[in-house]
Amino acid sequence: MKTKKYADIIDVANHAGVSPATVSRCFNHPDMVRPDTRKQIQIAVEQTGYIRNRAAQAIHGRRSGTVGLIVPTLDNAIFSNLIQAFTEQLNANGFTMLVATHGYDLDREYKLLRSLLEHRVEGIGLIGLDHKEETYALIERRETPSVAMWNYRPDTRISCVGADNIEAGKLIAQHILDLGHKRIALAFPDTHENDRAASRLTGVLDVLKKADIQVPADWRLNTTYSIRNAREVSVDLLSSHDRPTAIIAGNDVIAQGVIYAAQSLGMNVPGDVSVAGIGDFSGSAHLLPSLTTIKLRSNKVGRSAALILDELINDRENKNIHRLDIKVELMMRESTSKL
Amino acid sequence: MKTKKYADIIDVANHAGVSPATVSRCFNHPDMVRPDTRKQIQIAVEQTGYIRNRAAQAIHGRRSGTVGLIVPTLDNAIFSNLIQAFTEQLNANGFTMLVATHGYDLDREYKLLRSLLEHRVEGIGLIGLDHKEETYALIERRETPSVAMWNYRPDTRISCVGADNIEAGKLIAQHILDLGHKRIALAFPDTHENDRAASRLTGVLDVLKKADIQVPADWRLNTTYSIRNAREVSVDLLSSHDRPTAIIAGNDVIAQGVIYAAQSLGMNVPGDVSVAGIGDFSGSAHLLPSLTTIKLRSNKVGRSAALILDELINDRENKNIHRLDIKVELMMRESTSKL
DNA sequence: GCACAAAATGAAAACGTTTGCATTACTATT
DNA sequence: AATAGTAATGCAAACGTTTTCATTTTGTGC
Repeated sequence: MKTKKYADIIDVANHAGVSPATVSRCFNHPDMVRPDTRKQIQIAVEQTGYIRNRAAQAIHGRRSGTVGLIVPTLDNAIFSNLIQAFTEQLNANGFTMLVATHGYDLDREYKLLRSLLEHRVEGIGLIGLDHKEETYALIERRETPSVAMWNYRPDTRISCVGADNIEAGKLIAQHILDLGHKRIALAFPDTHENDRAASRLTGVLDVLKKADIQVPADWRLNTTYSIRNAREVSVDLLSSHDRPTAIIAGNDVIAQGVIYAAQSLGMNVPGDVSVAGIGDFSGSAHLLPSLTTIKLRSNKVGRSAALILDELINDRENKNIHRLDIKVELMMRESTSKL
Repeated sequence: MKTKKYADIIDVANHAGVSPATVSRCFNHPDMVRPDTRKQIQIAVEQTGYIRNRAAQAIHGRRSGTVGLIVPTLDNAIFSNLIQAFTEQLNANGFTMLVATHGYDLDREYKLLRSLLEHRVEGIGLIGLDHKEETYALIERRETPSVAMWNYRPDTRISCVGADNIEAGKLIAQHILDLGHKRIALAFPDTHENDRAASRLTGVLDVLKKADIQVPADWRLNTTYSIRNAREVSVDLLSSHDRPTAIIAGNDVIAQGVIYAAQSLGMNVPGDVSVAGIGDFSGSAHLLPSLTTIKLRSNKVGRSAALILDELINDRENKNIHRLDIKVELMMRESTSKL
């Protein structure tokens, strides 16, 4: 006696009194099978509890129906919007997401890429443009449709959609300068293996330098992407008598931490110190004071990236690299003011 | 001429001068092949750029190496900790995550479950205990190792690990009572198809009822999980002259919105109104005022859930249902005070 | 009814692995 | 040097589908 665990396509075929080929067609090309046959098969499927095996169909070079997504972390407000938008759009296009996180470790990213390719994902989504040579090489060798999200640059090796983070940095720095600030501190995360943060910092420093403004070494705070750490590292700076009149943060979470640090010291934002972020996270508009920041439209980035990937997958002949620059925008709110 | 696209196991075998069987063993049971043969194969793999095909191995009933995770949304601070912890632990155990989101739509959840099963995931992670009968039935029929995260109950149909949300509700309500409050308002999300929120609300109402405290209908605010919405809906309540002395929020994000509403009206928290949350999100301890809330230890939930799932997968004979109650804990902080 | 085209179905090969069994190559023991 | 025992390898079947090609069924116009 056979001790098979679950129904396969043959069981369904027998049940419905047709051949396996017909059952297969019923799933993949329904218009090729007569409506009443289809109904028979449908009944057989329900009776047997059949669930088709994607692995077995993927083996024929057919679509695996999955797309891989590799992100630094899920732990954070930073990417959640982006990921959600990306996932939703891809779901809408019939894909399932295979997600992996590397914790800002690019060696691990490469391994994850390999693992996703083993699963024969049809496309890959990545965050940022900083990747190992091996990573790029593997993508190119396998000609895997890929899109890098978050960062735009005109000269990338793979398709990208995102904001120009240098521009974002420039924009917020210029805003602070326009308000008349000269004593400016920065609160940024580690920029190692994090090109988004690096680009922003570059943009900021670029503008400040052009305006002949120096940022002393001890005014360049280093923090993780957490309210807690950002708050901790800025308390010292703010309680010093020789303190800045404005602080530019690497993102909105950091900015929020800085604001709390100031407020906990009894300072008024923006009266005593202006604080600006980058990102315009959900909620940033409704903080107290509402946060001046740079809007990055991560929803749009995620959605567009998914659409581009879908296109790349469905037209594999076309090897064009798509690049989409999602414009950044200054959101002037209450946390910054004239000097 | 063959126009094959990528190297398969046979190409590697030829390259290395061995049989495909040996190559296969080299991947799956390395100790069964001689070290020098292994080296030859290793070289051949690199030269041919071979990446093995999980689909083809999954077909043999072997491990697919994937685990499915179905969550309501990724868009939110609520689950990000949990998901990150769950993902990390499973990665550590050699699995890749297949993630899908249903946007709080349980019909869609069922469809996603089917789709994940088509991919032959070895286990399933779900959020909460509210699921369609079909969903439970399918899991049981296929005997798919599954674990529900976030909510603990002693009588569940599948394994679960999480907090007792009723207890969480009770705890925070009791705290508010202990502080002497009698005029208490609630700010909760829609509890439809959301058993976490429903349980919390149940716990809160239970304790209030026992203390003979009524919550007028217009003091039961309904809001989404967003700072913005929470802030909007609470402004009216707080600006009324007949206002509560304390507000219990369904989670920390909502609480934050309520606090901002109060502060934007010039009120002091907790001086004029006490505000409490549930969840103890990262950052909640560092808000201003720091938020009194119920700690749910989502990291631990995620990690434990992953471990349980791993166990369930590796010992499929054992059909026990694991249930883990992660104790909740009151975090008394600055946002609440004696009446 | 008949011839013919078109539509629906079936038979069997193929996909890229793994694995049970058979075979060959080593190692150690006498 | 022969033998037994073990370790390493190869052969071929199997896994659950899809797909090509051939065959049968259905429908159409006379």
